[in-house]
Amino acid sequence: MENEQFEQRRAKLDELRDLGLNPFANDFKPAHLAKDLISKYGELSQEDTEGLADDFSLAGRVMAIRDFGKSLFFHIADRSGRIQGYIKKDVVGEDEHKAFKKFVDLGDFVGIKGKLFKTRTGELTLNVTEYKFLTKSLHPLPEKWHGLKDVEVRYRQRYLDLVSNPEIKEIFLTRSKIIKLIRGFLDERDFVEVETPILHPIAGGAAARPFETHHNALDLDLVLRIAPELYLKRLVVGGIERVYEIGRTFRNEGVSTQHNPEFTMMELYQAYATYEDLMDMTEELICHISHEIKNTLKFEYGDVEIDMTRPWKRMDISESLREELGEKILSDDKELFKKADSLGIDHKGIRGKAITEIFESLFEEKLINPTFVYGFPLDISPLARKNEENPEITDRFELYIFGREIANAFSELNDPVDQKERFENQIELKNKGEMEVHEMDQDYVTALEHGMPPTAGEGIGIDRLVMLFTNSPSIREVIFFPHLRP
RNA sequence: GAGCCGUUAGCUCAGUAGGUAGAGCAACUGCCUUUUAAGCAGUGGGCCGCAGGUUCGAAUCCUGCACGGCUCACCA
Repeated sequence: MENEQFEQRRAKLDELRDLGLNPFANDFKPAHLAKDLISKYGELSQEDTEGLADDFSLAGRVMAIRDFGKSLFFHIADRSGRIQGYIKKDVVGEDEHKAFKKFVDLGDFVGIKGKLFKTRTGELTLNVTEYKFLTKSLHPLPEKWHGLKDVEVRYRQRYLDLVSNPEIKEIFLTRSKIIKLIRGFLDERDFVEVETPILHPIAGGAAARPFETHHNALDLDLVLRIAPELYLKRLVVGGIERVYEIGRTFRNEGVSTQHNPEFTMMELYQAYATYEDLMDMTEELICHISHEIKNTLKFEYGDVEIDMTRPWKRMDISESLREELGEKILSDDKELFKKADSLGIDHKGIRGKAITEIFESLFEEKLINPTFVYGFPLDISPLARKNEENPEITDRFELYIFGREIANAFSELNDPVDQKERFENQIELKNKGEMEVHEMDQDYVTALEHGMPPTAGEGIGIDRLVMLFTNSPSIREVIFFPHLRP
């Protein structure tokens, strides 16, 4: 498999060992970071740098080398950024100079010590007095100018992507920051972060096909969770009145720019709150993130501007359909299903499904700025509280941004008798041919029978949120190792 | 799962009247003590994704397969 360059590096590694030098030494402690030195001393003049100490030390991966015979320049990258180093024969000595030229390749890790100075071109540079081989890289780095482009290699060998494409690293740092902001926001509001099981006996909390697995010792079929919902609400029953979980969720469905079989969801539950309270809190949370990440509420996603200025638009499904299609669409089932058929919707005679999907096909992609859609039909919302005025709909909303569903929330159904009936109705839908329905979870009903205080809950798709704030066109750009065929 | 597109050196890419491969970077050998996509001279490096087929001859045309991308369907 190995090529010429690999063999050359392999030979250098052996030669280093023969010389008594450890090519994988781990006894160098860098005291400084590239970025810190540049922000601290980058503006000094050449003269000012002369007064600085001579014991700066850094470690990192060699990203560029420019050899001038008796001296050479190189850049190393550490976790903070890049800084230039300078090796001069007169300074490090003839043998060390020669060894650096001979043994240090692009991609290797080195530790360097020395004195800072400004080059003629004004770049802060470490004039190396001592250096140390830290790790030999046996493969060459991707091309320095174009970086790594091959998407397959980028995903399969993400480390190469991170090394050679700094903007990719930024995306993931932003992802981490967003999750930290969410935690901070909720912690401040007295929410408790918890972990609930990923292995479930019943795929509950959503309507989706699960991954199936098996517990050998118990000889028990299990599924990977499709939502943490029912467990989090059991915790509300137990008195954890404000609770959230950020975690991986698994759905056995197609892969696309918007879907990965495992994705990250944040779910929260707040006792004594309604779905309307959660609309307000969602606005606050996402605007908070926008301020922190983007410094503004208006930013570009692709070539479209998104304006997050509050208050966000709220759209009633029935009202919107009535305005667009006339009164009969809701009063006359024949009219409704005819329209659904004409849009190619596979409604299976389920009213709620027809209504929701007609709405989505007509409006979804137009919902660029954040929009709360509410008024979801009862039969497709089996865990949501019935609306007090209109028993056909639930107190539920979905948040759309850039035509994508970002969040789903509702006032929770806490009436155990109603909940049981709803589960039973799901079985009817299944009989109509709907494959993805909520499964009966008697244990959850029992929990409700012990009393869950009035509660509102919400799930937010973290990956999609990160896509939005990092201007990423595909979910694969915000997941380190997206699902690919092995 | 369907349609369209892609797969050539370590990387980024060229390469069709079908005549067994090129550039830049990287590498190797030299020269060069303030460069930054350093420069100059020279050298090496390729089952052209895999397997068949057509042909005197295939990176190039045809078929199948693998992997990837985009669009569509379902969803968050």
